[in-house]
Amino acid sequence: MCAHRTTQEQIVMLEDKDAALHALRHSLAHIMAAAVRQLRPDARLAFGPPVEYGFYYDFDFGETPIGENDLKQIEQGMRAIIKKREPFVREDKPCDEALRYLEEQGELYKLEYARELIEEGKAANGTLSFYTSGDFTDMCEGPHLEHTGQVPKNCFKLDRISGSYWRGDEKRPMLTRIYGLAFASGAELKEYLAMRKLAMERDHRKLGDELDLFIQDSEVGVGLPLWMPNGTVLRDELEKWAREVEFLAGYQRVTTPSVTRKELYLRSGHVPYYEDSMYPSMPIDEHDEYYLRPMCCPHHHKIYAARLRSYRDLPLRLCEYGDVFRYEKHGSLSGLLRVRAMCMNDAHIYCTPEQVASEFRNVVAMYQMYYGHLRMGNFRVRLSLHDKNSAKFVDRYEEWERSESIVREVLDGLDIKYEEESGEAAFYGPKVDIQVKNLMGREETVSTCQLDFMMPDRFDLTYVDADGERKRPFILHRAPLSTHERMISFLIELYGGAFPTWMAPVQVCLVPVNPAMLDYASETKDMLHTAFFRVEVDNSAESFNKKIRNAITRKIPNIWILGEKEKEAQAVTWRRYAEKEQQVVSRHAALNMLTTMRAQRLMDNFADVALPDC
RNA sequence: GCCGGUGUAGCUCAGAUGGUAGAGCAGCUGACUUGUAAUCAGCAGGUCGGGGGUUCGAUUCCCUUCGCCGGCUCCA
Repeated sequence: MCAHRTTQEQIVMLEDKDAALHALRHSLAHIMAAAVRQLRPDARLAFGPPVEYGFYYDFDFGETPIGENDLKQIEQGMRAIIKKREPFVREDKPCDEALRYLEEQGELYKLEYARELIEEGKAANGTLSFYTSGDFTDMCEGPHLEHTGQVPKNCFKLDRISGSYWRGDEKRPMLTRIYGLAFASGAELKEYLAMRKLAMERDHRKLGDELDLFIQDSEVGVGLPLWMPNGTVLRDELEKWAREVEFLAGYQRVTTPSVTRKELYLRSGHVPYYEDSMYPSMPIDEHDEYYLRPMCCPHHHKIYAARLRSYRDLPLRLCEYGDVFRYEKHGSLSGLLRVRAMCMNDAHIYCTPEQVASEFRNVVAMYQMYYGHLRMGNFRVRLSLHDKNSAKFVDRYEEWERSESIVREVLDGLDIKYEEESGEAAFYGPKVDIQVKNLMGREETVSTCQLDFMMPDRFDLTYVDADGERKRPFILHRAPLSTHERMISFLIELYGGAFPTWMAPVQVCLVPVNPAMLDYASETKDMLHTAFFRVEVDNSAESFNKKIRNAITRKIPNIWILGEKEKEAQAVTWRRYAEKEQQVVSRHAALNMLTTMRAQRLMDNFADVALPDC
């Protein structure tokens, strides 16, 4: 009875291109499940939704898992089903019949889900929908194509196999997930595959190795990167920038240690709330235990608490690029993106309740300045809230509600677009997170700003107000430049390893046209070096062409070519990495230009940025 | 931590149904002295990730362990 209506709905929806793609991917997931069933009749079905670049389906293969070698055969099975032009027939089964059917089929996962849908009253008209194509039936809300023959030629490809927990819960069974790529046409699939291949060239792990930025060594330990001289330049430049920005914004720098007694973390609540993410404790002097710190906050709170604070001292802004250590799960580590030792652009702002909103605004403005300058345009803002059903969060319901509404109001007041997500907060308070996707499409939090209502109590932080009363300050935790590790991993990929002059490990490469020019080159080098520029002369025995090629391969932002003409005119021929067009500039002017570029932190790694006039 | 894949010279890769391995680039040496993306020649480089087992013999088969890759979980 409903098949008719559904077909009409589908036709309406198919007019929308996105909906059509959605239906295509949905149908391919169904077709894949059918093909998998032909190969492995015992496979149990779990979820199989469309996703950003295609679809996946989760299966339970019991004792005999499948591997990537099986994908070809499954793909062949799918093609055969597509060739048969099997119609997708919808049937709405009454709930009790649906449950009985799933139980008979032994579809335990689907059965669990069906029960849940019914309990939550999501079974429309007391029925659950099933789709059948050929001899394969699946409980599914649709919509699907009209028949399998509507799948465009070569529009899909089975991509990879991975594991996934049933309902995303690590305590429940591990299923096998098969990912497929699917697009509206074969051409679009090809385009995506080409794009993905190109993107791999910018992978920060690959570039990090090629450009000598960082290494990892299994004897040192996983997730513990070693920064090479070139990578350390990037860190230093970001830190230098942060120091200037923070100085102007009224922050004060502090320095605190990386290890600390357990007592501190009992007070802060890191033990037990955060203990799973910490390196195990070290026994010291028989009765004492120390931890590597996972965060700097408790140390900063102690600095606040060490002196009597007046309302006149607030807001007090303490900052530190601090090393922190977190015991991330082995399998989640990835290049610089997820590590176990990291250095964070940390700061804590202690302020009165009246100051919270304006301090929050200032922090957000700082983010916007950094992101705008670095041209990190592709992010979303997430308001991360607690989840009262989770034990991960401190159990103080009213304060959660209150602080969450403060943050929400600030964001609304700033007219910032954001998405709320529960269960993403810090254990001690709500956060505003800046979420960025890397080349591989993996989304991570880069920057975060948190409102803390709990630590002031735990650390008994107070200030004396104008009325002589002791009151609780609020705390903002913020890290706009993230950790060096994560920020630099994103920047490497965003810039394809080509950094602006102010950050670049080697800022200028001097290429003499012939050995007779070595003197002029070395004199020029001294001039730049004395002015604190990172400069190299290529005095190798290579050909001129090879020297140019080498400098370009290393993505050095500026090549200065020195020949007879240049020496005669006391000039250089300036070739930028970002732009082929080159210019002849007097050596004196060139130095001034470089100095300006450094001072302004010019983003000359982009072709639309011109060299300054000097 | 869990699931799947993978591991050959510094890097990118080739190769042998079990008889101890090659190429390009990089490195070193020499020649060439160069005006905008690879000059030529020679040399040197690997207990084929580690350990154990089967075998006359293993890098190749089996077990185990470590690293790496993609996911899941988790998070800056």
